[in-house]
Amino acid sequence: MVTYGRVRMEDVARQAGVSVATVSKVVNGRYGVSATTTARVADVISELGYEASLGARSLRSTRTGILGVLVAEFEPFSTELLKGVSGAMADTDYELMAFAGATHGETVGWERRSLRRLGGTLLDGAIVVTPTVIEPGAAVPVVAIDPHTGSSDVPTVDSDNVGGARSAVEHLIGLGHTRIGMIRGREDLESARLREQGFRQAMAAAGLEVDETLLATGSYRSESAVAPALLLLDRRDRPTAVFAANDLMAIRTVEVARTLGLQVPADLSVVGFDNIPESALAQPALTTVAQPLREMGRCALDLLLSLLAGEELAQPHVRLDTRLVERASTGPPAPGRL
Amino acid sequence: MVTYGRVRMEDVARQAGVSVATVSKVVNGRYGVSATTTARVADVISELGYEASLGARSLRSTRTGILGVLVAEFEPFSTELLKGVSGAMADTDYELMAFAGATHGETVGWERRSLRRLGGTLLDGAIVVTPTVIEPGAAVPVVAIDPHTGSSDVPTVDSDNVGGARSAVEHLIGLGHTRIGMIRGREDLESARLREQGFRQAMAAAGLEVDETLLATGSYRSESAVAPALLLLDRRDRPTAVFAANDLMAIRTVEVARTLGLQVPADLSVVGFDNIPESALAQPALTTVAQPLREMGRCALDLLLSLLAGEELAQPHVRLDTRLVERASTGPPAPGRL
DNA sequence: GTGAAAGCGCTAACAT
DNA sequence: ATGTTAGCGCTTTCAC
Repeated sequence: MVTYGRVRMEDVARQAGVSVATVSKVVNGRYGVSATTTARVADVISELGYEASLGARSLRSTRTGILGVLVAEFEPFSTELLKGVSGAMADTDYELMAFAGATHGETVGWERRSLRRLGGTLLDGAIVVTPTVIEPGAAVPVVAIDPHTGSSDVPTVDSDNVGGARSAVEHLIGLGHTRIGMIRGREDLESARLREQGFRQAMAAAGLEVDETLLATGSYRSESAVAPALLLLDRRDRPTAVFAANDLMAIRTVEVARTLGLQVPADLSVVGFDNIPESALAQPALTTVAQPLREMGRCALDLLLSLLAGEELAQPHVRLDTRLVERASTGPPAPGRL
Repeated sequence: MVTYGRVRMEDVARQAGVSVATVSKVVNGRYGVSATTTARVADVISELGYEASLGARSLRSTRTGILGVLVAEFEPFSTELLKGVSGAMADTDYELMAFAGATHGETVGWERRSLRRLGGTLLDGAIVVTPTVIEPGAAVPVVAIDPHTGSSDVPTVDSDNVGGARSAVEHLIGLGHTRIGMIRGREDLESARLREQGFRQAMAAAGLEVDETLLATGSYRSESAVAPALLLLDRRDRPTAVFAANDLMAIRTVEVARTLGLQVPADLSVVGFDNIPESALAQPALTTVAQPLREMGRCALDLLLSLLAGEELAQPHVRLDTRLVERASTGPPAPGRL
């Protein structure tokens, strides 16, 4: 007969006829409890279905065995990373908790808040995805994925943003585009800065001048692409191609183009960045720069585990390669508009 | 000057020259603190960057403002649901935590464990994804997505599994297949049972006999499809089409087929279930039955919010529609094998 | 080998 | 308006 509801250690203790201290020792496998008592307590524990409250336990003991992935919200980018971390977690002693910190519209500082609320007590370590502020010295080891601009001693994982962006724009140029716009990403993120840099490098290498009025800024969020896309596309001398700093904005740009009566890729080519699974589902399927998102998650976990093991990191900044994935959202510019 | 590291309420109290009780009142917006004191404490809080520890707070107060999504692991199915929940979360007062409970290989009972560890203290309520056991009466309100077989008073969200499966098999039959195999899902889940039922209904409706040796069982996990797929495909009288109970297994089945030298869909048609984003990325793109995963997540949250608001649920079991998505993994059977 | 007692950081009565 | 006090459920000395 299993009893449900909140079962406390005290309930187990009473039923087993021992003190809570003894139950605690059994639960945590400490020495100094007779085999008989251990067995009896274990029996009561499974009979009552007891599990120690994480909140209470975390308050008292330093180690909780839980690692956190701190994200602003659960969207395609962060969940891909999460899949990577989760998959790599199986080989470890840790468990995984993911926390969405920007649910109330905080666009900045959510990860600091999350880190302070969870770090030190609930979490033994954390992976922070696209942090908004530089946070030197948290209460627990931290690794950042797609970090904030500016130097910091936090170990990071990212991908070759410059090279990736360059390959995207080179692809457009190779198709014959010369009038190319860009929708930039969240200004505080290193990745956004680097993707713009790659864009400029590719243009320069091809001897093309960048029309600064063809650059607009979003925040990586889907809705944030609407205004910039309209800005770029709702004008007579619109570009024949747009490089959006991430897939979510690229997909939204295609939708905006459609509302403007533009066909993609006939009237407008669009390239994204990330290769979230949704990019393949988009209509038309999105040409994009693939980041190895799951591998980035795995990598971040490896770094964190090293940190937790007290090891010196050989490579505190890991950068992974990107790869252009050509799908259906890009093509040669319309002859008349070349 | 911001100080990092673990800042406790006591530190704030000392620096502001008040007691911790007063700080607590300020933090929680309780009445009975003068405007001057409130301002001074608030200043110190932001100066020190104080955030209350979730562990400590949850121990004392009943409400934490945090809802949990409890999953076995973060894979495409659960993360889609997570996206749905996360998106709907913005309109609420709650924050979202996701917890992977089966990281140490527990295939059964992980959600009971998670619920006991987190429920009652850390979480105000929880959404449990594909639970393995029936859990009447947890410490907090609970909603299940894709529930366990067997009646239970836990409110649930699922989709039209029977109808979806039927449409998948009807699609195969419509293409001319008569020898159709199935890889079933996790036996303890209602959805697996219902999908098999849909399979049988469609076969019966078409006057086709089900060859029981063409039914094998997986667990919804990708690897679990390898043995069943080999069982079905590595024989002379193999089926010309296979309906896999979910996309992960369907995609793996295509891979197994390929290792056997079979072309999909020329030699073998494969249909999945779920329409996880990965199904569109598969080679060939997978024909599948779409569940409205994000909407299911939203729905589950709605139910949970009603429960938390103490409302009586008009609809404790929500069932959403499915839809067949025809892609490239299905086609007519090879003429010679009809 | 076992239990009593202190305390983790916080909240909530209850005094003052 | 503020502080004192008593826990929340657990772990951890330290007595016995």
